[in-house]
Amino acid sequence: MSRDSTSPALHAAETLCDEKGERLTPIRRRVLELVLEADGPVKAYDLLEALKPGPGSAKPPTVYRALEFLLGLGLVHKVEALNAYVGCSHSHDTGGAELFICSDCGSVQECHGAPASTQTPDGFIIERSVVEHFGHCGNCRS
Amino acid sequence: MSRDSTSPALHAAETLCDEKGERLTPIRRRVLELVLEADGPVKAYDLLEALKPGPGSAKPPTVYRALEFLLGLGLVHKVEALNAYVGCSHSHDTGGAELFICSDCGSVQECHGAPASTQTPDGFIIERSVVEHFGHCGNCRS
DNA sequence: GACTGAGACGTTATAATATTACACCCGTGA
DNA sequence: TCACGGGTGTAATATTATAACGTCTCAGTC
Repeated sequence: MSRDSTSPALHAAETLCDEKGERLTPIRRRVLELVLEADGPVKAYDLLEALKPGPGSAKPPTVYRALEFLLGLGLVHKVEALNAYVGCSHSHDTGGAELFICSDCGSVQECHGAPASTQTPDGFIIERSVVEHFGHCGNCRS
Repeated sequence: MSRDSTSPALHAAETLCDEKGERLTPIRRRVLELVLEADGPVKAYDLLEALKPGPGSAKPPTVYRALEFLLGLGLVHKVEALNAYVGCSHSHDTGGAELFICSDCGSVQECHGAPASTQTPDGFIIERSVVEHFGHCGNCRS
């Protein structure tokens, strides 16, 4: 229930899955909801807790499988330095985003257009980049 | 890489510690050696194994404490996306380096001069950046 | 309807990574 | 001497993640 209040991001996810022929199953959808609802990076085991209102169900593989799926579609990002996950509102390609994480309030802002590295080593071909900035956001500094 | 008994990096580390009034104890020195000798990122528990020729000694806190010390001095970097550690030959400030990790051979190259991010969110002040690029190095592509 | 193959999920166990808490030792300086 | 602090030893545990294998369901097919 409360499906009427589908967030735009959730709706975009459904559209994306349709396009790619992927299945946004209830579990995957629920995990995405939880990540999107959070106001900051979420830990896998917090998702796990949130996922088990009933008994028995929701073991680690459940949430990791859902996260893997969502990461693959670029619907969530992993914050490597925190071992945590954030929802992605842009639904861009999975390439990787540039994340700005406020150490005070925990909020995460996402920028796109990967910064061309000043100098790439001779012949190095980049496939995936992890770019995470930690600091203090404008709100927390004012 | 180098297996010299007195690598330049090790000597530089001693100098740095002298300057900063820090103590490069045998354990810390041994951990640094191990990280520098490795030809790629090293896992904490691999260090732990390498550290225990004798019985009893070398429990997790031992290696994590040494790593924390070395990270603090910028003598090693943590590869967040791998939960692994690499030696730093530059002995620059702890600010953070830009790492290029070859997925084929595991080698890590380090560049400096942090790439100005294309767009920093309004008012965001960056304190620490994690920049890790994964791909294929020139050697592995030729 | 029954068979089959693929994908998603359930379940158990365990691996891998990291930290907490407290005790001990040892050198320095009051 | 004594207290103190830094570094280390040790046990226990917390946190994060994966392996291995079984089951269920659904679509396509016979």
